[in-house]
Amino acid sequence: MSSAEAAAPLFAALADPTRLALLRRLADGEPRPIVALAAGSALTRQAVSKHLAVLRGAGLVARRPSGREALYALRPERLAEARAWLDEVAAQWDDALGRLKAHVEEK
Amino acid sequence: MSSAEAAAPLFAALADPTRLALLRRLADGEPRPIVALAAGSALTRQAVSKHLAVLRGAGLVARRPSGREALYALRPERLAEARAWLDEVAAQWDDALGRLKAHVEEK
DNA sequence: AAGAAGCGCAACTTTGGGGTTGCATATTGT
DNA sequence: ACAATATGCAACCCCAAAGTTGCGCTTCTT
Repeated sequence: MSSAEAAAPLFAALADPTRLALLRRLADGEPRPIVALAAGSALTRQAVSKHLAVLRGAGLVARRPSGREALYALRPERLAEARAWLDEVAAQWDDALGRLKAHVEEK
Repeated sequence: MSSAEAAAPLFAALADPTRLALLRRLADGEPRPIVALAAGSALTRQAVSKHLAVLRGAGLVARRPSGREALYALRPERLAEARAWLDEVAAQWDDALGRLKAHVEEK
């Protein structure tokens, strides 16, 4: 659960501005084909396709073929996992602060 | 805020298991010198040093020289920024779901 | 039936990340 | 004063990630 080995690939998928922009656009709930997503970007359709493949590999996006096009949609569950990791570290930090404070007052 | 351009470097710093492990160990609030942090890892001291430099570049860690050693400490503020980006996308997603539901019931 | 639209796959180039080794420097301890 | 400790800096590999181009296949459209 939220081990470093499990969380790192997730953050790696988020480590690109193009991919973050794609997730942002998909956050409105509407599945979109690649051409529609590539329209906003300055990149090639192929480049966008590759980025979507990366996001799909990380489980952040789902792909549903529909006729001749492929619709991509956001999968927010994985976003929650990334948040969980950050929360864990933050919680450990807060605990440490709490213990320190208690220890100081105890003296 | 939380533009893709601003958040991506932050996630990039989190995209490595070694670095995540370092953050985990520093989350107990105790600043540590490099040797202490390299002790747990299978890597060279240099490799750990480079990772700490990356974390420092992303603002996730603070460096305080103390005599001949350099103490590294966690800076949880930046963790919160990463969380904020994820929260934004999640919130937009929830809003979209809410609107969809409202629209359906309205019919 | 034929052209256009939308994708995927594969090959190729370039750039940057992760890691190591080697050396130079400053501090600590005896 | 000297040896050991703790770093930083720089040069150097290796490989994967990002992007492009080219080709071929399937599915609409007229």
